[in-house]
Amino acid sequence: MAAPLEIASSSPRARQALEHAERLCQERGVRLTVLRRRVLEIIWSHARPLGAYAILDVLRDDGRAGAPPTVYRALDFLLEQGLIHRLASLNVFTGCCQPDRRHGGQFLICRDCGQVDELSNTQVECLLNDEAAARGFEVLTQMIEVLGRCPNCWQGVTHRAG
Amino acid sequence: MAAPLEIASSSPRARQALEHAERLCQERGVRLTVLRRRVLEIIWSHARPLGAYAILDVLRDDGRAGAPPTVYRALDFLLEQGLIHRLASLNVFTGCCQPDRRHGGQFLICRDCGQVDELSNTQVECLLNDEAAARGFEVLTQMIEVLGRCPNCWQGVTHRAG
DNA sequence: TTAAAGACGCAATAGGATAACATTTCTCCA
DNA sequence: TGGAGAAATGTTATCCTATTGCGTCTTTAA
Repeated sequence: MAAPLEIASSSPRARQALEHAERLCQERGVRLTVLRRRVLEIIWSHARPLGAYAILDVLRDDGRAGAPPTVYRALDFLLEQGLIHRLASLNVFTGCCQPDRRHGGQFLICRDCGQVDELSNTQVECLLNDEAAARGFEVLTQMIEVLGRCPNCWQGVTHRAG
Repeated sequence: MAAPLEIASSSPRARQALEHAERLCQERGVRLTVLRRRVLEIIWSHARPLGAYAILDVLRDDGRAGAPPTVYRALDFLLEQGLIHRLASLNVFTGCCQPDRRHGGQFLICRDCGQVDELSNTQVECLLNDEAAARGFEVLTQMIEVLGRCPNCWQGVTHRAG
């Protein structure tokens, strides 16, 4: 399979996300270490969400020693800080667009090209909270993953996931 | 960890689900073989969703030879027929309460005891479909998993997942 | 300066899922 | 009825994902 498309890490959205993360971590008094920052950068620098082992490969290309725990610990930190989301249906990780606001993710995931679009529909969130409340269920996180085909792909422009 | 609580396979809900499945498969002209039926029975006979390897263990207890593909193929069939759902966040499988109606699942999952409650909120379904449509995204399946604590567990009655 | 906490390196292993090919069972039609 | 093709299952090996446990290094704060 082809290597995932790498976007320049200095792309506006990646740079902006990293600056935002720096700021948030400082405010919160937690440490965005070199490793953690690099993992976040790798995630933001790719067009599609990456799996842990794909991230590990990039780290190794960097010349850094690495075993799975290296990546998973960094990912755990980023997840805790709400800087990334995990897409359970694909076992991949993607940057969070609103790390300020604590929220489970709502995603449109293209089955064909792997591209992901993050939603933030508060109405859906509220409806689910209401349903849960009605059953006496205490909500911790919501995970919404809508699998389908993005406009590019169902219009016949095929560029299959790498 | 303790073995998952096995409910008698002749419990009303299990028996009913199996009968329903028989009927549906007959209508659809697909074969609910002995193995497939048994896997479905195992799933319905347990209080909590099971992983593929837990199901495999039960099959082996039955005396049946078994390797992972045995289970996964049966699970694939049951998923295709909408007789079970897969909870991606936990890598487990649970019986579907409405196998007639094609639908992605909406679940309340208790973090502590593992119990699962299936919702079927069409308003949520529609809102997500609308969001997708507005972006030109073709929806195939929706997956909604709300993680939290069930009434029993947050009220202090602790019976941790096995 | 130094103890404690936090972060990382590293090896081993657990857990979940699939690939590839052989064998058996079922279905249906000549 | 018997035999070919399709469907389902058995079997082995392997891949991908994730965690445990322990040792070392770095940072932080008293």
